[in-house]
Amino acid sequence: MASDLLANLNPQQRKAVTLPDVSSLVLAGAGSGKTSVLISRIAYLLENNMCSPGEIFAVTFTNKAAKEMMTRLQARMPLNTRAMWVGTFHGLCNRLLRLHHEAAGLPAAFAILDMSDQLGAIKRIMKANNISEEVLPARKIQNYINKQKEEGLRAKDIKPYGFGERELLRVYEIYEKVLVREGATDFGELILRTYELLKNNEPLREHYQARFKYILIDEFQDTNKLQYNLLKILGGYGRQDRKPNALFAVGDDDQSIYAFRGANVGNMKDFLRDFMITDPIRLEQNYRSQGNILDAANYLISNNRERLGKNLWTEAGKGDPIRIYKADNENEEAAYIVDTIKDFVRNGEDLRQIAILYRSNAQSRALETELTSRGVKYVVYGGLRFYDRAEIKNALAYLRLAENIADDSAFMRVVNTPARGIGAKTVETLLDLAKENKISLFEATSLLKGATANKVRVFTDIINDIRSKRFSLPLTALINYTVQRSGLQQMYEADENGQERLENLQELTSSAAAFLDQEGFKNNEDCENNDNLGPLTLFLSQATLEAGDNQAKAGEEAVQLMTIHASKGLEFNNVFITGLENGLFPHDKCMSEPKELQEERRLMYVAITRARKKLYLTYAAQRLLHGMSRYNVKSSFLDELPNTAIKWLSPKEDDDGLGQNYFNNSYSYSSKGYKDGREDYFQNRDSYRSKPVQKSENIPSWAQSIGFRKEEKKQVEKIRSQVKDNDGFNIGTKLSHERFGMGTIIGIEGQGADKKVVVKFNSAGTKTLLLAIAKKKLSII
DNA sequence: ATGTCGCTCGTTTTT
DNA sequence: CGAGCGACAT
Repeated sequence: MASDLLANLNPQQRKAVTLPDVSSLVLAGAGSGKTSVLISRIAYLLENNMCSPGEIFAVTFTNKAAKEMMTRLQARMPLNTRAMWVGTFHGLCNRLLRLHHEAAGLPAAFAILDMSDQLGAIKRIMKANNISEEVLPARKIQNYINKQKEEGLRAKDIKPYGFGERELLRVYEIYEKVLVREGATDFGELILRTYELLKNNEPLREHYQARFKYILIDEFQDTNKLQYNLLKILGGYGRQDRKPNALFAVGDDDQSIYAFRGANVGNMKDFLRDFMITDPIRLEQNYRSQGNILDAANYLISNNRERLGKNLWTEAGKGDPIRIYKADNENEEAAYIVDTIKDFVRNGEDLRQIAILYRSNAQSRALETELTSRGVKYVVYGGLRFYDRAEIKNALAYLRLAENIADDSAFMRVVNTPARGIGAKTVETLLDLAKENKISLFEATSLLKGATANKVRVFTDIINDIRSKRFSLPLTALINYTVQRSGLQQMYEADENGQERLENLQELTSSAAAFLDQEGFKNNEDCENNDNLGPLTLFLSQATLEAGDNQAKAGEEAVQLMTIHASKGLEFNNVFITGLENGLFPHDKCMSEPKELQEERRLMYVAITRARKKLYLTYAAQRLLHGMSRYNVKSSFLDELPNTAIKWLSPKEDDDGLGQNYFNNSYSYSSKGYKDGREDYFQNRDSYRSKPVQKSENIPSWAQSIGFRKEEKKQVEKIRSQVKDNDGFNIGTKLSHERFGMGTIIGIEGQGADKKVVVKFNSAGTKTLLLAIAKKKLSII
């Protein structure tokens, strides 16, 4: 059977899978069969009795990856899934902390704050301590706290630089205390607590070091410092008295695109050094993309420095060239893409095999508009996730509070939802009482007096009621009861737009049922298989840790739209990478720092390597962004692709004006082969050319021709103020109309007695008014 | 307590 | 341009 397992592997893959009991790094290029290797490795360990399932600890980056791993393993062999620890860092840390909550200093039912809960908690702290949001935005503090935790630093470990950081640190300190009092954790806290638990608790450390003989890490380039330290401690790194565990790290430094949220590519080099690994295994044979696509990816990424080094190759042919298309604007870019998609469809291609990728979410709009109007089905990944929906969070907040009355985040969320007459004033009193007496908001309610106390009692009665039923009712019934008893049901029934929310709440019950089934619960007492945790506790933490997938609806045939970040790990026959313009991709904010530019380049590398067969790169000379039209120069990444692999589909050789040649001397259409690049596309479709380019009227051309930013906006305002006429009605003038209310002038037509103003009213829509007539009904504000 | 107005800001994001 | 939020009015 072992030979069976290895039959389909290439020599490098086989080497990785069959490694003995040692630590190793597998540099797995895009499309090199990384997931298969990881799964085969586990199967190999088990089939050769190198360890039991209970001795495996496998970390992935997303829940999706963890699930896929389990599914594929189970398809291969019968498994005790519960014994094997497979999951995300956060999921596994949560599991460990629940098991040892006492040792970790947490209540059994500790809450997990998601990002918005965390932000809310910080805002609450700021208010209580008179820290103005204007001086120190809550988001900044949140960022700061999370960064520190990712580095493994508690407030007490930090020596602040200057006043600014001292203030940040002060909030961090209070935040730590508040979380302890609330019996709550956050995402960073799950990891940090686990790390500290193992570090400070010798028996536990010994136990887990002895237990997890094989530690496997997927997407190792995405780990942060704290996570790496956790892996080291779990693996018994640095111990002289016994052999350390085997860490099997799989990753690709060229696909590290999450530095902005703490991922530290440096971990890969540190890992080689720390574990004295001299020969990382390179998986360089690519089974996904055609030659030209791979050539382009290799050529582009070779511009990055400090790579561990790797060159993808394929046995497949060169395939189609990568096509580059320049559009006049974002609408035409979309039109070109949809045209091409229609061609694919005519040739029988599956819509699911077509992906449109972009750097930032805002870019999907123009694409969606075009796809809709031309009747092409599409799915956008990365919208609002299930557990992020307000109605779901509300229902869960009731349950959270029932489970842990100290959970102030949950309290704040639902104390007046649905509205029951508990306003800002009451909440403020409660916050004061809670702060004074160092108790939770829920406990503080007992200190209220008079009519307010009675109003609040309605709420606390609900919570107590749900709380009293949380062990006796099965989870699904408990959720239904909560939705009823809380008044959420009635609230959404009364709301004419509440239908969908009610359906989502129904769905919450179904998802709980599915969850129980998946976890193997038969009834509430049936906890032995689940580390003795109750279903509600498990369900609530999974709700936060798996905010819900953004997958396309199963079976639905649709073009796939997503950011490049979201596309990591996926593959498609046909890929469009859009918005290849300097400022957009690479993004403005990443162009000055070489480090950030390199991350942008890796992002481009990820995007390119998503494609199996056909790859289209598009950009628009003009793009409407933030309601402002701006001219763009094509992305410098386009200059980093090998001529042999690309084909320019440029409709015209010299239509750039100020654009390309002026700003980018390395650019030349002819050298990129415009002539042979003219495909039949342009013979049939000059219509795009004839479409008038919509220029933004109010901006001087000099300002349009360069990236149009805030500083320039001010100058434009100045110039405009010099040329406006003196009757006071100009573009931008705010006015009020007797009948139509408030509005802003967005256009001027005619002059003198014929002068008309186009006014966009705040509620009455846009109207064109003849000034001579309308004047008496108008007043300038 | 709730709704409306107007200002600001605008990469990527999983857990 | 448009989401989100805080200030202000009803």
